[in-house]
Amino acid sequence: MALEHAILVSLLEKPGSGYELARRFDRSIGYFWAATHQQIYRVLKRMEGDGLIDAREVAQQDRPDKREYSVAAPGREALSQWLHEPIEPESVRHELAVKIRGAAFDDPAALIHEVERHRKAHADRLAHYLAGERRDFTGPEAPRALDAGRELQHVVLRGGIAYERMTLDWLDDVIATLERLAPPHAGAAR
Amino acid sequence: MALEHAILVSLLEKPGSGYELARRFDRSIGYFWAATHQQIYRVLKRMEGDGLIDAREVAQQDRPDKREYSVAAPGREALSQWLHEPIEPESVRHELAVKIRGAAFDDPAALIHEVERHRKAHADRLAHYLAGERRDFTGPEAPRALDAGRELQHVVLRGGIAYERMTLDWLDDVIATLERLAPPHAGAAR
DNA sequence: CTTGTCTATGCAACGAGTTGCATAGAAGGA
DNA sequence: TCCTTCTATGCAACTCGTTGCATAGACAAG
Repeated sequence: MALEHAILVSLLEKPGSGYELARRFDRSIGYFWAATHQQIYRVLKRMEGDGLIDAREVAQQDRPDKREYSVAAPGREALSQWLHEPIEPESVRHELAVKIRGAAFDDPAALIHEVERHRKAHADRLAHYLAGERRDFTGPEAPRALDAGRELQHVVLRGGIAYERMTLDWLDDVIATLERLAPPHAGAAR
Repeated sequence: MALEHAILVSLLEKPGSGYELARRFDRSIGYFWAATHQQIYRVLKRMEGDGLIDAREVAQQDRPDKREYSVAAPGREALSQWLHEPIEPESVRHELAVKIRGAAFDDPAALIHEVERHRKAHADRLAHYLAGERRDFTGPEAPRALDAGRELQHVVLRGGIAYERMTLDWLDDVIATLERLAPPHAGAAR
């Protein structure tokens, strides 16, 4: 039930509606825990029923009303408890890796375009992270004082940056390997 | 349905029973696509029903009989088709990152032990990968000839190694950040 | 002699996650 | 005027994945 905890963290950082949470999950916290609006609305309902969060109807002009959620005391308690529980180190799920191994039983060259497409997606994400870092953490208005929330957001973002850089290097290695196995000018390897 | 495809790849590399596949998913291919025996048995049933794989009862002495599966022609076809379809670049799911951001609303120092535990798990996995690489890809009996299956398994393993190295570096950064936020000797940051 | 581990397979129930669809008002462009 | 986009919420159906439990023979340790 990590989505529940991700929502608690996000609502502690700033209260918001289901829709707003879905937007945040498309950026920021969602880089490390993706979720669709369906999931979010469903879980918000359950969490409100369990008393973890409070809802407040907010009338708006020029747009539909919204339900703004904020963390209640039991929600803070639940998060704190979760933080003190150990979790299992993640097992990665890398569909592309399965494809690469599968390419041995098909045409390796046919995968090159697909890998290049992934490379581009990761390059874009890296550029996006770096822009966010410049904007939020190294700008002139970046406070010098030790702010736990900021520091922790920054270290998580550094993790995202390191991940994308590593992935780009690896995908270059993959492309080089695929090209070696299926040289464009010579015949295929026996 | 990537599990289906991971199973096809694994069975093409070597036919085997559900139990044997579950073992392989605990190592090798499972490093990039984890699965429990329950999932595997269920999907094998479905795939046999769909004609993607063939089953063969194998009597054994001193242990229970097993059903050995191998890939049928339609299975090869299905894999090939999947390889030619584009897939979405993965979105990572990193529960630890959620915890780290959550630590801003709790005691950051309390997370240090948890992060160190994860660091150790990743260090172990890296050592395991490196041992596998030495054994299978750089030993004296490693063939020099260009073998697509070997090369592709190796490049995927290199990806795993790069991932673990990156993760170790990042976790060191996380630990340093947490310690900075909660120095063991001085008072807590305001 | 009992307990635990390994091979081998499976059911049942539940929870998590995805996909398609629906509603509804306002704004902006073709 | 119509079409699309944005905000905002939700239902229904489905697939995927996890957890607990069960069976069953062989073997090893205590």
